[in-house]
Amino acid sequence: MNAGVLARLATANEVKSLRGFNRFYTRRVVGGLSPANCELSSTEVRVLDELAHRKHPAASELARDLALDAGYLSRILRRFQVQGWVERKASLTDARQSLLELTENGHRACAALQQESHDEAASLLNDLSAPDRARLLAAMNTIHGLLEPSADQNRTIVLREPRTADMGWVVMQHGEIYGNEYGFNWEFEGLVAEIVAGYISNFRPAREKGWIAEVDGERVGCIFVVQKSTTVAQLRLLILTARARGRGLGARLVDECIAFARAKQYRKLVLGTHSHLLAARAIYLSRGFSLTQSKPLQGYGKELVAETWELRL
Amino acid sequence: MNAGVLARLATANEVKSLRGFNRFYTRRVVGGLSPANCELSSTEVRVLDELAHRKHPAASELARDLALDAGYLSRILRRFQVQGWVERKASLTDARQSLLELTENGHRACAALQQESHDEAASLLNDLSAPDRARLLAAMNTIHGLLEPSADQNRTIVLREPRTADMGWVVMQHGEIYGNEYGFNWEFEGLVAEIVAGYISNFRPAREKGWIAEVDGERVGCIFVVQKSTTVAQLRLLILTARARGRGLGARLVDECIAFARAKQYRKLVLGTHSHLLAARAIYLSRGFSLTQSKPLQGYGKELVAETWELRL
DNA sequence: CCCAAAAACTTGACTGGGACAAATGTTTGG
DNA sequence: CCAAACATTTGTCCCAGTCAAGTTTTTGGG
Repeated sequence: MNAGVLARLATANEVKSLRGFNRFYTRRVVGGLSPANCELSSTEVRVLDELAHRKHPAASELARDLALDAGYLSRILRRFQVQGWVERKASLTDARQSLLELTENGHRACAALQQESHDEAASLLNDLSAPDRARLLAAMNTIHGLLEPSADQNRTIVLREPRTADMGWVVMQHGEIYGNEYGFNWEFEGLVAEIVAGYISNFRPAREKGWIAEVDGERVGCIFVVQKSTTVAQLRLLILTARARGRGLGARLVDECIAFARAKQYRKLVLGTHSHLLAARAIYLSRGFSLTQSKPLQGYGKELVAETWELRL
Repeated sequence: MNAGVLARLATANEVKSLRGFNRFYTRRVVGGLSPANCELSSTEVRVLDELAHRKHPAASELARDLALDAGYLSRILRRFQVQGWVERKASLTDARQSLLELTENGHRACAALQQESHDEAASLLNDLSAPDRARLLAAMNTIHGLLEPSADQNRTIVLREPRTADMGWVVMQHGEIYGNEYGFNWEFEGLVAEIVAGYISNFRPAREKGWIAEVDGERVGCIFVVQKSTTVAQLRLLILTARARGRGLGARLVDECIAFARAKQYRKLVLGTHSHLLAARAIYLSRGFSLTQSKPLQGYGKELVAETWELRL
């Protein structure tokens, strides 16, 4: 066991926490939320749900997608049919299969179930205050994003203006990301705090703007434009969390800034960065920025090359 | 429906997110983690677990605590006995019941199961980088804390020195808490950012110190002492998240500061606060601070009374 | 001290979810 | 045109878990 391995593998404590959460969540939420349902087994509910969401599925299709035994499914469908929830029509293309469809009644039954579990979820949420709900959902969102990164791709990223607590988040993320990924020490975080403080105390709404990028309420990135002089705007504090990368969000944020700077009649947009921030560099280049200055800099516990880029608008 | 109700009740979107997470989590983690086990049903595992963790339980005790049917449990225990996992001794005080105990073999079987599910959890975690693991566990922790506040009471709060990203968190929390609870606007957050920036750029390790309070990796509070003059120390940035309140953490943090200030030979510890921060006020009073100044202040979108308190050391 | 009620356990009978395999009719690819 | 694959149904079985009845022992009045 060397230090590298230790850093990479989960510690016993981490595993314990995960298992503890699992136990808790299974008991409290999964257990407490689902089985109140009546009459139907969870599998039957899944089948009903699937029927409601498809056009004219064949039984084989359902069996495959829900990973059910064909015989078992057959019996479930029969029961639904007897109950008047489902109808079958002979398939024109394949005499072996029949096409399934929910009846009016079936849809009603399904909607009632939906409503029920909806209400249960709502009652759980309603025990919390609005900010706590936001924290809860953001946390769930984080977990989902971490454990199933692919699901993230489909979620839409929303841009909005900064509000309370966002500026602190900006500082925190800079500390976290530059600390983890580039080994910057906390002086860098102090610098960001200073920039943020200046931004707030000096804010000129007509000439400056910031954007926070969110996925389902979790912050995943930000960018700011500030006035450097009447004709020159500066782009600052562009950062993306790991979760949001590779989706063109960086470019989208930069484009927002460029559009804003143009709309406000700035002549030039400048920015400072470091030579090793390659992803950012690529964006600036692609947007027509050019490197105007580049000088070595000792700071934040690292040796760097500070760069200045600019774009004529 | 008025605005008050709207603010209080969960929105349809919130409910949808919760249900989406539930579905995901059940499928991915609960479903993916447990059933790999062999031979034993989940109830049998629970029983085995319980047997491993108790001294000499009677069957009735287990049945009650695990909410099992007595007959069902009886059969499970019989199977375990046949398998050589469990032994029964006649109870001396009650001839109806016998006392159960895992054999050497039973303990081995139980440990093997533990190991198995431990490994599964670990393999899930090992797909993530160390910081991502920390985010995952912090998020789980948040969820657990929100949904089961009582469980929090038993968790130990750890104090540690600030590190990367903590100072940003301090800014964010101040923005969030003062914004939500007292309606301060974001200028207040700017002020905090400035204080933080000053703290970092000016930090004197021998004379100043900060503490971050954590519960299982989630930050729940902080406090800082800075040097005001050679003989006067100042206490700053005390804050506690809702989760950590009512457990004496505020007092504990203040005590740390007092002890530190004394150890460093300061003569006086001063602090600034606002008159409506009642909980903090109570702590200062109980620690012997006295109010030395109090003046109305217009700021952060509210009218306040700024107070100065001090303690001779 | 006695007896009825209750507790601790066991056993038998049953249900409902679900797996598996055989049977039947249909389609498809060579 | 035929063998293999497929869609669906049906018979059979298993297992987790429930319920109720039975045995033995304890307990708490009268």
